[in-house]
Amino acid sequence: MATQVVNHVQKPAPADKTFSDFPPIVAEALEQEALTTTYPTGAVLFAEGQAPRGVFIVRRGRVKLSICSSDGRTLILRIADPGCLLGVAAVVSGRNYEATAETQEPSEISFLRHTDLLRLMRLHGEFALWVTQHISQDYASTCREIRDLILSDSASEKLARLLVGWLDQNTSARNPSQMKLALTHEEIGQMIGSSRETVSRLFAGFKKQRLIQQTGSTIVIPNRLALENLITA
Amino acid sequence: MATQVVNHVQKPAPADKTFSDFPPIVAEALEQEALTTTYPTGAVLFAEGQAPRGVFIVRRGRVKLSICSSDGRTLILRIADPGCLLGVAAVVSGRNYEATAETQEPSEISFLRHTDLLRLMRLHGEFALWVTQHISQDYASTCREIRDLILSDSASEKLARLLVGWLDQNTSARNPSQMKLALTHEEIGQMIGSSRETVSRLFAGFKKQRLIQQTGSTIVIPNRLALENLITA
DNA sequence: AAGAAGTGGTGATGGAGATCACACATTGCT
DNA sequence: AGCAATGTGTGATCTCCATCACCACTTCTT
Repeated sequence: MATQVVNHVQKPAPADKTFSDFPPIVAEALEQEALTTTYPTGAVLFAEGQAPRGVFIVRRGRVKLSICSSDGRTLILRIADPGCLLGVAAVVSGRNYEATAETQEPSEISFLRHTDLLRLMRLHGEFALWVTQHISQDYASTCREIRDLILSDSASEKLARLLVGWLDQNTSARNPSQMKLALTHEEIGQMIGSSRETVSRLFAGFKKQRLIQQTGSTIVIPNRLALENLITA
Repeated sequence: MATQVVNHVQKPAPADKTFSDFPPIVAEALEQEALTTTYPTGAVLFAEGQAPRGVFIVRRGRVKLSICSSDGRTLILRIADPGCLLGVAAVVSGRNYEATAETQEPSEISFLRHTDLLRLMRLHGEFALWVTQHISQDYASTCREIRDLILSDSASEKLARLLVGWLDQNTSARNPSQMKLALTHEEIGQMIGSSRETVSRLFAGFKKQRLIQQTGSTIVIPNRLALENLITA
């Protein structure tokens, strides 16, 4: 499905010191110009409203992207995995960062100054195309996010969507119906735009309906279809 | 504010047959490769879920971008003005169109096949950069949309946001506190994620509070600050 | 002129979920 | 251990808005 125009995109990157997981031109450019640093948990790469300094490339770890309302409520846009490019939109359009990026765990992040990014893009169309692909994916995922959030009024539907989405990402390993829950109920609430208590109640309900099983931070979804039925509703 | 990296962006384009309102390289490329057509009101340029055929450039008129939920409810992402580039994310990432584009009035639209777009991007970094700028703006505006919609639960706050936003766009002419209302209540509801009746009631309330005045399709906002106070709430 | 189709006002009702207020569990720190 | 900090479960209440149900008004169509 969905013909891939260029390959090499979004493959979980091995945390080597080179950028060999990217297209040749891109890798070469990045090796020369990018600066790689290790951050602890909770480090803020950039904050909503700041003037753009450059773009960040996640090499290892996970980064939380969120936006904030005036009254302090938070919405988590997504969790960025290795291979993700952060802050491009701000750099390219010259507007301030539209979200806040914060590490969720110790992470290795490469940085590319905004002047360097623009220069490289002008110089190599291939490089520019690569950048555009990344931001296109961000755009698409944001569109899906908006659709899921607004067009499904029941909170249970949103949670079901989130869980199924996670299941797809974690094609990991032998047990495809199992995954680790790395977020708190509070954070899940911030992802689906509802309160912490509602998330608690929803999980309780799901367990009662045998839609999920939970032991510690491990979640098992014995019957994926049942969950998906909640969505069409 | 917000340093503009390249100029020439988003200036309302005069509907000439050339692309002289764009950067030279872009204009030249488009003049050779793009196909310009006139569409009536209600024409669908592309629909959510279709495989990408190419990108559309709005030369004249207005185009509604919307997404749809399974149960038929609609959310209007935004109304695209002349100068806007539509469908880039889909073409570049190779995914299906993530929204539906429909003309709101008779419009003149240029079309560029997806292979041509990619070729031009690879060839000219400057062209690619121009494309990326457009999609970056789309991304930013979508982020703002999502924030406004989710993080303000009261519908009145959302409507106030929408009205103030429109006021900013219509820096038009002598009377900055006045504008034409080109959408129905139904459509406004689809922009702020609420029902038609709620929009009606909100407008009635706003009039009662002297926040807006309305004669025909013309809206006057005598006291912009009062409206903005609804937002922080 | 007379429908027909689209739009706009407004009441009544119900339900989903936010919020407040706790008690309990889990983790980490010294 | 033992205490603090953080995360989780659950009841009671209350508010906002979707929904249903009509009526009025305006364009179009024929």
